[in-house]
Amino acid sequence: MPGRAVSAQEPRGRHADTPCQALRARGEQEEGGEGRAGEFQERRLVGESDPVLRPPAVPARQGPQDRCRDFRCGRRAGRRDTGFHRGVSEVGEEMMEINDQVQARLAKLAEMRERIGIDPYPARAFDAVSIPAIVAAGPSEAPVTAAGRLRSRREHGKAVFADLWGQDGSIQLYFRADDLGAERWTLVNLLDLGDIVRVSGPVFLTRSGELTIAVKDLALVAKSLRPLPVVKTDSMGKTWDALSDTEFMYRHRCVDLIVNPADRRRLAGRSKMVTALRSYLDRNGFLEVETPVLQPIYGGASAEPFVTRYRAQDETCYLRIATELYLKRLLVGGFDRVYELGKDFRNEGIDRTHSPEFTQLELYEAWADYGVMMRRFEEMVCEAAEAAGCGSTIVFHGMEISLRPPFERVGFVESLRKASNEDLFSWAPADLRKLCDRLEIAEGATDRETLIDKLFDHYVTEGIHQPTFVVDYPQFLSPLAKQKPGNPGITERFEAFVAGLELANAFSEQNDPLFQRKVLEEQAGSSDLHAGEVDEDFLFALETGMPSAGGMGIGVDRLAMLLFDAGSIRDVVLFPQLRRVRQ
RNA sequence: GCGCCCCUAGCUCAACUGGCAGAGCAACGGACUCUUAAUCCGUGGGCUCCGGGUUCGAUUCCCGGGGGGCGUACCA
Repeated sequence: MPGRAVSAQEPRGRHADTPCQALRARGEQEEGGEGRAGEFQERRLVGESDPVLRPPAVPARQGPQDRCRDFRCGRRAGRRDTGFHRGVSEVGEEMMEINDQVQARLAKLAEMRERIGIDPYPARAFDAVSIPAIVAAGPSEAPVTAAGRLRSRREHGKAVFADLWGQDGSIQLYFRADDLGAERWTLVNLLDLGDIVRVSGPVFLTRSGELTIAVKDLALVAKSLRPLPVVKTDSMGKTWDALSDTEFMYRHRCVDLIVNPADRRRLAGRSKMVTALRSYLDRNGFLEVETPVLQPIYGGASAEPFVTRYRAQDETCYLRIATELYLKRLLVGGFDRVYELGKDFRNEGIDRTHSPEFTQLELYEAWADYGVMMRRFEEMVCEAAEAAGCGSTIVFHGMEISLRPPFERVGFVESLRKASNEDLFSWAPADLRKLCDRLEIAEGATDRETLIDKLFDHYVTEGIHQPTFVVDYPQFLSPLAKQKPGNPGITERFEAFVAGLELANAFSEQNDPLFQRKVLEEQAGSSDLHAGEVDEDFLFALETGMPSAGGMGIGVDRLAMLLFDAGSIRDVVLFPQLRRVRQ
C-alpha cells in the first residue's frame, strides 16, 4: 500500500524528483538575493512570479481565544500583547495554542522578516547532497550543500555547533561568527531546534574527530513554530527524555518520526517490505489490479462491514471486507495470476493484532492449488524479511524464529485431536460449550463452528511459534474452499501461523458453482450475524467457469509486526485510528 | 461493549497519610570562537484532562465525563 500510493503521487509537478534539472533545462534562472542574509543563488520555480511569497494580510479574528487544537491543552490560547502581533506574521495565529516557546519562535519569525528581510518559507528548489553521501565522502575542501532539520545546539560564544538531520542521517554543523558575517550570524542566533535549513561549506574533522560542515553560507528553508521534544543521547549511547507518550506519537506521527529513530526505521522498513512483496509477485507474472472499495454487497470474509450511503444512487453500500470475490471474477475473465494489495475495512474492535482498516494482500493463481500457495508464502516471507533487513532468523517478543523454508505443516483435525486428547468433532455443541466454559474461552458462543474454532485456537495455535501451516480445515469453517478429494468434510485450506500471529489464509478455491451457491445460500439464511446477501454476480462468474486455482490472503500489517518485532499493529501503521478529541 | 490501569510545564518525570505544585532538559537574559546529554550565572513558564462533590484545605479522596494503554468480547 504505502509504496505504490506514494509513487502514484509523485508526478506532482513542482515537487517532482529533480526539479533543478528540469529548471536548468528550461533555462530559468534567477539572481539570488545578494546582500540578503541567508539567500543562496536560487532558481525560480515554474509559475512563480514573486520570489518572496508573502501570505496575504488577513485581519486577525475578533473575539475570545477559546479554541484549542492541542489535545492535551486544557488552557486557552490566550493572546498576549507582545508587540509582534502585527503584519503578516499574524496570519493563522488565532488558531494556534500560544505558549512561551511558540511565542518566542513567532517573535524570531517576525524578526527574520522585518529585521533581516528574509522570507522564512521560501518556495525554492535547490540541489542538496544527501547527508549520508557527505558522511561517506569524508573531509573535503570543496564546499558541500546539505539541507535538513536542526536538532541539538551547542553554543560556544561566537561559535555554535548544531546537528543537522536529513532523511537517512545526521551531520554536525559548525557556525562561526567570523565566517558568516553579521547578517548570517544574526540569522544563526534566530534559529531554533526544529528549523529546516540549508547550509554549505567545507567538511572537516573536529579535534574530537567528528565530521563537521564548517558553514560558510546558510539559508532558512522553513521556520518551525513548535518546540520538538528534546531527546539526547550521551556518549554511552544512553537516550534521555525520549518521547514515550504513545498517544502523542500516534496523534502526531510527524514528531514521532523526527525524534524516535526506531519508529522511523520500523515504518520505513514496512514500506520496503511491501515493495518486496510486490516485486516478488510482479516477477512471477502476477498482475496488480484494483477492485472496488465501495461495494453494494460485501463478502469474501465473515466480518461486520462499515456501512455508508451513496447519495447519487440512493443506495446503501459497504466498504469492502475482502477483495476475494472480485479477484476470482478476474480468474474467470482469463487473468491467470492477479493480486491486490490494499486496505480492507472491518467494523470491529481494535486490539493488538486488529485494526479496523488493515492492509491485506490477496493473490489468486489459476492452475494452482493450496500447495502452490504454501510455497509462494514461504518465498514471499523470506524475501520480505530480506528486504526488511532481518535475515532468515528473527527475534519476536524474545522468541527466536527461523524463517527458513519449508515451514512445518500440521493437520487441523489431527492436531486438535492430539492437543485436546478428545475427538471434539463428534461432540454435541452443548458439550463443546461446557468445555469452553471450563477453559473460560469463547464467552457467549453456542454454535459448533465457533466453538471448534475457539478450541482450536486454545489448544493448537497459541502453542505455535515457528512458522507453521495448519492444513485441511473442516468444510464448515471454510465456505469458499474446495473439498479435499475423497474427504468431503475437509477442505484444502491452510492458515499460516508464526509466533501466535495468524499471517495468511489460503485455499484451493471452490469453483463448483452449484456447490458454492448451496453453501452461500445456507450461510445467508443462517443466524450468522456477519453473513451478507448472496452475491449473485459472483455466482454468475463461477457459473461462467473459473479455472481451478489457489488463492491466499496475507495480513500485511501482521507480517510487518513479525519482522519488526512490534508489540501492536499500531506500531507498524503510520496513522492508527484514534478517537477524535472533543472539547 | 465490559474490566483494570494511566493523564502534573513544550518533553521526561517528582510531589509521603489530603497541607504553599517541583526537578532535569527545552525556552528567555548574560558569559564563553573545536562543542557534543557542552559548561557556568540568572529568569520566566501550570485551569495538575474536563465537570461536580466531600473537606478549613484536593494533583491526592468520591461521582460523572473525555482521551489513552492493557486485558477481554466481536473478528470462519
